[in-house]
Amino acid sequence: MAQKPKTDQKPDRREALVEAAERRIAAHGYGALRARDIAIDVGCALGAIYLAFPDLDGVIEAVRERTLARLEASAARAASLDEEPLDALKALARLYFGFARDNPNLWRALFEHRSKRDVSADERLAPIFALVETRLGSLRPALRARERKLYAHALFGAVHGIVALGLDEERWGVKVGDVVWQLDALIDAAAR
Amino acid sequence: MAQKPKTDQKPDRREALVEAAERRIAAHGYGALRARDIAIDVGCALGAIYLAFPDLDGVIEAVRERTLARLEASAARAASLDEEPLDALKALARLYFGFARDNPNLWRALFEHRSKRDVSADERLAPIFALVETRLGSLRPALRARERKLYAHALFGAVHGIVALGLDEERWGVKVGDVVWQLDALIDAAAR
DNA sequence: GTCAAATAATGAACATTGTTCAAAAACGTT
DNA sequence: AACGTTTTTGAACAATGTTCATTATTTGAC
Repeated sequence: MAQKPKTDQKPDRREALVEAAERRIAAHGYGALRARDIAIDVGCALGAIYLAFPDLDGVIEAVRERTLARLEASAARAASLDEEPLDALKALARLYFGFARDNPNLWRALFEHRSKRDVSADERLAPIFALVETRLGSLRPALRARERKLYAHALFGAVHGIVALGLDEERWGVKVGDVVWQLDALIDAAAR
Repeated sequence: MAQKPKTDQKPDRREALVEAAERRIAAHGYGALRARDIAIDVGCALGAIYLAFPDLDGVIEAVRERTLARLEASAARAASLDEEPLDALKALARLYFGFARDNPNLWRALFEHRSKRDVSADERLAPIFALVETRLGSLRPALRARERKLYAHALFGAVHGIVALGLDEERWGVKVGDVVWQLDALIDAAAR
């Protein structure tokens, strides 16, 4: 009778665990993630987590990877819309801030969480750096390759810092427009 | 015989605990701070910590306060050395980076640690913002008060971001000079 | 000086976690 | 059906923050 009573087509443990973890992190922050909770969410035994991942940090890393992929995809999309490099850079910055605002807890998990074995932020962000570098190249063709790389890096870091501070202040009632103003001012200054 | 065998003049529990915590955080990061460890360091019972502080986070907050005070004092000193506002801003940025490099774990405890009841980073950093704002005011007298405040905030955030990224990369072998170059480039751009 | 009340300190016990692993269940092959 | 293999389970363990009944110390009055 019952041919293949698989509840879903792919009960893929790994993925289900990451999704549960992502939901919980998005809702309550990575600091509140509990192994027992995601086991219950997924409907498996506590120990099953450790068959799919080396430890809880491993699950968080997977969530970060997923968040990073979404951020990268959005960034690529945002950068492609504007022909004008200056506008593209501003759009990228706004998107970065918008992403952080829309996903504050996932954003923090991505940038603030530290695990034993995580790789350098530099590598993870290389694709986004590249977007910035390209636009910066069109904007200031005189820059040599090395300077362009450093400058792009600086610009990214600067935007990141403004967004990080802006995120914290959100709780305190600072207007969104202020952060956007700051980002625009920064990019205008950098482009000059 | 023994008149007053006080080991020290002020065995002040609170202070001793904060100092022990600071040493341990500086050495191994706030994530590795253990209540039992600082109790042993100080030579008191585990429960004694909870007579002096509401919880472990309270101890970390005290360490952060201390770190912030040191950072502020250094910043005030660095800013006062240069008459030229542009140089003063650059000196401030370098000092900020230098502080982070010299005290990476305390710096991270200051900016990355989140406790239940910590206040906005904005308030804590107000004195440093003021330093930046003043120099920016001399550099660009045309700015109105509100814009000057926002611009100073943006500049601080930008420096913060570059330093935060630079700190992580240290582990990976990026040169210190690169970060300083980035900071100078940013400030030159902002001053223009 | 003595003693009782107040205050401070102790550390065993508890609750919450991440992690492990012996046992059980599920699965596949003949 | 029976055997071996693989997967899953969840009880047990260890680490750790926090509490609180008990013990020690200080204080103040006489």
